[in-house]
Amino acid sequence: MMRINKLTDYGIVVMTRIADMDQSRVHTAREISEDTRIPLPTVTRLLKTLSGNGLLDSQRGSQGGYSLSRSSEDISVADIIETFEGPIALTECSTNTCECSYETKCSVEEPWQKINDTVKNALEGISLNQMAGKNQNEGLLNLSMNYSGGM
Amino acid sequence: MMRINKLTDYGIVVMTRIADMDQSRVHTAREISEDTRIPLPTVTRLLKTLSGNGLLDSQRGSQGGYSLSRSSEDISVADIIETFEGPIALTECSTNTCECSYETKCSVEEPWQKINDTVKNALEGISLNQMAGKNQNEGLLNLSMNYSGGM
DNA sequence: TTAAATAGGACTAATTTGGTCCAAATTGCC
DNA sequence: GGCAATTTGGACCAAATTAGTCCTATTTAA
Repeated sequence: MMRINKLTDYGIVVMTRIADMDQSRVHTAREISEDTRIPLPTVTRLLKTLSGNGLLDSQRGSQGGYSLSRSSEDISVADIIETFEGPIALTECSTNTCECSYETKCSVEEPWQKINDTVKNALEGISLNQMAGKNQNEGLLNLSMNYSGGM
Repeated sequence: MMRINKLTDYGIVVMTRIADMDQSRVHTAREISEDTRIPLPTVTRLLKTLSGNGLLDSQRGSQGGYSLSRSSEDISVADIIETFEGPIALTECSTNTCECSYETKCSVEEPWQKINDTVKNALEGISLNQMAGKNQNEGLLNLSMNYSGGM
């Protein structure tokens, strides 16, 4: 049903949780697992992916753990989704390697690009900060897509 | 990668193709298969689904076939997607049956609703007419999401 | 040196998706 | 009335994707 993957969903939950935590120290996989009730092995993998893609900073060794790599205002839902699923593209057509040679010129290609940009804009417009409890739902109301076809 | 399903994609291609055809007569599965180069059994199934959900009218028997149930301006991309994938919902949270009891109150639920509405609006804003060759890309530029959080 | 962490990757099970096929019902035409 | 061309409905299997777990290596503080 045009869902994002479960792991991506979990990833957003985990990031949201970290954003809600004490920013002055790092947090271990175990701690986050207990908080979110997502099984430890899965949380471990999520954190590795998030850290590997630069959304989290990691500190190895004893007393190590994870922390946000930048302010929660500067991390968007799109960032997290792309970390787990790659570039946001609803169809093959939206990527640069459109294989649809049904006709001489695929007429749906260009509209799809627009649709995709719109969705992408929407997801880029939501920050982790807005997802987290802190300023819950503030700033979300003037989400204002402002899509003026300029790309 | 947060893709719509292949069958949904095909469904849009098929609908677009029909919108480009002579509206004064019906078109058979075979005809559409040959035009789009999508295998006949698959086209057959797509057409059944589209017809079952009211996007196409069907006429059985000899000389039968399919035709748009309403004007291509009145059919949106969202209509087609929902036909194949059900209600547009990026996460479980977006539906009414949110099972996430990670915390006393799931903080990501409300933001997800907003995100989802935005995506949905985007897809509802694109008509089949815009996808088809006719008025190709006209009207698409002022897509203007106009999401003012009013729901 | 040891314990507590992350890093990297392999592996399997579960689920979803794509694609095909068959038999039944309907309709126009000869 | 019978035949041929269609849609309808549903079952079925193969392929691909996803979810989840586990093992071993590396790093670091105490």
